[in-house]
Amino acid sequence: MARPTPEAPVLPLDTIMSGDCVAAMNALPENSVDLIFADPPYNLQLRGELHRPDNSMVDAVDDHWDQFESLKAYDHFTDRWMKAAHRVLKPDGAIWVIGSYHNIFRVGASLQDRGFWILNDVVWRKTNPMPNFRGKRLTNAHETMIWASKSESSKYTFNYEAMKAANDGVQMRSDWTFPLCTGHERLKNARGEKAHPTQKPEALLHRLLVATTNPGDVVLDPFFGTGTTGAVATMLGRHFIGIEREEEYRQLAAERIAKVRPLEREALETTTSKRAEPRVPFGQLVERGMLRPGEELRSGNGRHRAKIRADGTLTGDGVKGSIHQVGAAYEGAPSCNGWTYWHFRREGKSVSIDTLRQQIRDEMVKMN
Amino acid sequence: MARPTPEAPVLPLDTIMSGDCVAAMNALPENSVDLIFADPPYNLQLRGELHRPDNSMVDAVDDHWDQFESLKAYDHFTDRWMKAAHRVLKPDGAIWVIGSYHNIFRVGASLQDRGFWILNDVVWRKTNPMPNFRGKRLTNAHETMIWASKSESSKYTFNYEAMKAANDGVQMRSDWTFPLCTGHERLKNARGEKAHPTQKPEALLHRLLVATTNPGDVVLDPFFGTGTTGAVATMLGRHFIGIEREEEYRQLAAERIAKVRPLEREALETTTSKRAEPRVPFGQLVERGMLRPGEELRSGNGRHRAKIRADGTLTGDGVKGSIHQVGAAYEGAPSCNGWTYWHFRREGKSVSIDTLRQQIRDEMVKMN
DNA sequence: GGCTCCGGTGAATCTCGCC
DNA sequence: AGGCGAGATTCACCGGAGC
Repeated sequence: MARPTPEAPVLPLDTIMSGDCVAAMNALPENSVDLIFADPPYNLQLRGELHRPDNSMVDAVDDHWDQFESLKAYDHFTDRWMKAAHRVLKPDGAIWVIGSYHNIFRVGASLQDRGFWILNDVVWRKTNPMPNFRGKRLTNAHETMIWASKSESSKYTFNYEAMKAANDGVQMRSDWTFPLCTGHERLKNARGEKAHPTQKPEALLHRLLVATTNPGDVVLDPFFGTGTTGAVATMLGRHFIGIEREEEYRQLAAERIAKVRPLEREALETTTSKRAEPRVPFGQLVERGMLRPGEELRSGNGRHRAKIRADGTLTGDGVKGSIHQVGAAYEGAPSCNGWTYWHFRREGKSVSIDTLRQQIRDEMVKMN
Repeated sequence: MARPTPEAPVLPLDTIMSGDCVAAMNALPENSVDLIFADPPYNLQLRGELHRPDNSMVDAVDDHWDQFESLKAYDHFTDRWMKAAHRVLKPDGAIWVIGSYHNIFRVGASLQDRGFWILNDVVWRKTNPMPNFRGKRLTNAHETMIWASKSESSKYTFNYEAMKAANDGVQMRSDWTFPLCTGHERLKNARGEKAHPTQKPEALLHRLLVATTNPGDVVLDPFFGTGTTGAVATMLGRHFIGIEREEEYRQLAAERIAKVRPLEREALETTTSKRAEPRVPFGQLVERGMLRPGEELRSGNGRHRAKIRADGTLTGDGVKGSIHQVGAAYEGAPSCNGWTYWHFRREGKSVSIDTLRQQIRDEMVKMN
């Protein structure tokens, strides 16, 4: 762990803070966590979960149910924790919030109003939802998660290749199918009852954290409950900070997380995207003699050709410029990836120049 | 049609009103329509051009009607049309609104603020969404629909048994899977281009109207576009009132609806009986238009025939029920596999309906 | 006629780092 | 902070052409 400095104050990593989540978040340094996962109370009628701005409890349910008063109270509650969450998040950080139709529209609107930039809404499709017993509506078989960056310009983390690989080689969609948390995964309290009414499945957090964090990142969960976020973060080599008001939940979560064995470093490595690999200038291929100045390149479709010049640019048909510029000019396209566009001949075969770039990158890896 | 009285003023049934939807709705009598389906502008806020990896350009939704100065301006627009919608809706009426993450949270919050009572949020899962071409986010593969009654105490319409029957004997869930509107269903304008950038699939409206209206009900669509709501309502024996500002859309919608052949009365009756529980929803074949309500099926031996109803059940010779029940009744057998028993005609040939089920299963496999 | 191949396209808030 | 240039990036389906 780095020594505390004014620039990098100590974070209570891998611990569970007690008390109100707003106060706890405000006790953390600003711009300090990479990701927030928030599973706030859904049910507008669970008034015990709600607090007024002055932190007093909202009155208990009485005979006269005023839904507008309750919506207002819920909005206040949302504004308070979301403001604190915004403050503690790094500029390039992101937030996930999960909810149902009771609260998610208010949460989503608040996120936008506060300047968060929505990246996706993701639907958790439950394979085994609770049926609608009265037969008066559709079976409520999903919940909604909103993924948003701190601002429109945030450079948020998204492990595209990892998600694509996990989805059999095609892009991961915005609908995720998982069963509810049941069986042995479902935590029991000392009385043998289910410990928490809305414990989320670890599979959900697993995908979410692999998608939008990197190993070593700090994940904050202001409504920690029985600590699913902490358990999965620990397993995946991410740090967590939990906040939970209820002593019983904190206790259960701590015991649960203590049993988690982190995955080995090797298992945590995800498919690297090409974007993350070091840049190799085309000129280096010429400098190293992998390609000769004067040698001719052809487009993959065989329709165009160009000559390599000593400075690593191409020329042909009156066009000069980088491998990308000449390719784009030939194709009349706004842009072109010259690395995959151009080919050269070796031993009678047509080979993409990208294979030469890959050779250089492999050498660079070996040197580390 | 009933004679106009002070209690039941004349409604412009089965017509398309022109002009601004707020003014048009305010010109209608209050408390007069059974259902509203609203597909308002999404306020996409697209920035620049987007190209596919093959350098072709994506045809963006950059129409003037989707441009708003700010979130505040969009909220103002939403408040205005929603207030007018609330007024024109019967006390026991309901509303559907469809949107994406750009606007749906604001729409949902506005619905709640105005006293609408959310019954479900429904996810339209697209089997064939547009990919995320830059690999920067999850593929945006769904849209969200909110179903809400006018007030908490509204006695809204929900054809539970029809939905259950269409879902092959188990409760209909809140996630609906349909392809985008493409191919011949997609309307073209006089110039041969797609007539409207956001035409919704008829299958979506089919399920929605069967679920939450009865034959003879009045369905209002304040953002009529090319009239999918009117076409499906007409086919299903519901009245529609459309409102559309653009002359070209009104013209195309009118031509489209004029071609619709309403289903026979018998095909429209919704199921009230319980059914056995088979595995793959026959109703989906109807919703998707693979089989047409009113179309005749014949038994493989050619001795029996039955007609398809809009909710995915069959009727004939005084028998009503699932494909299995009707087959069993005809054969005097205790049970019958309707999937292999029933056949339909395509291009002069007799084809088992099981081939259609297989098509859907193939899609489902591909989606997981 | 049937099959394969190929081009087109869909409500999309769709790059990043250096100078 | 804005401009510039490198270079990374797509899935399911429909329909027409061609064989």
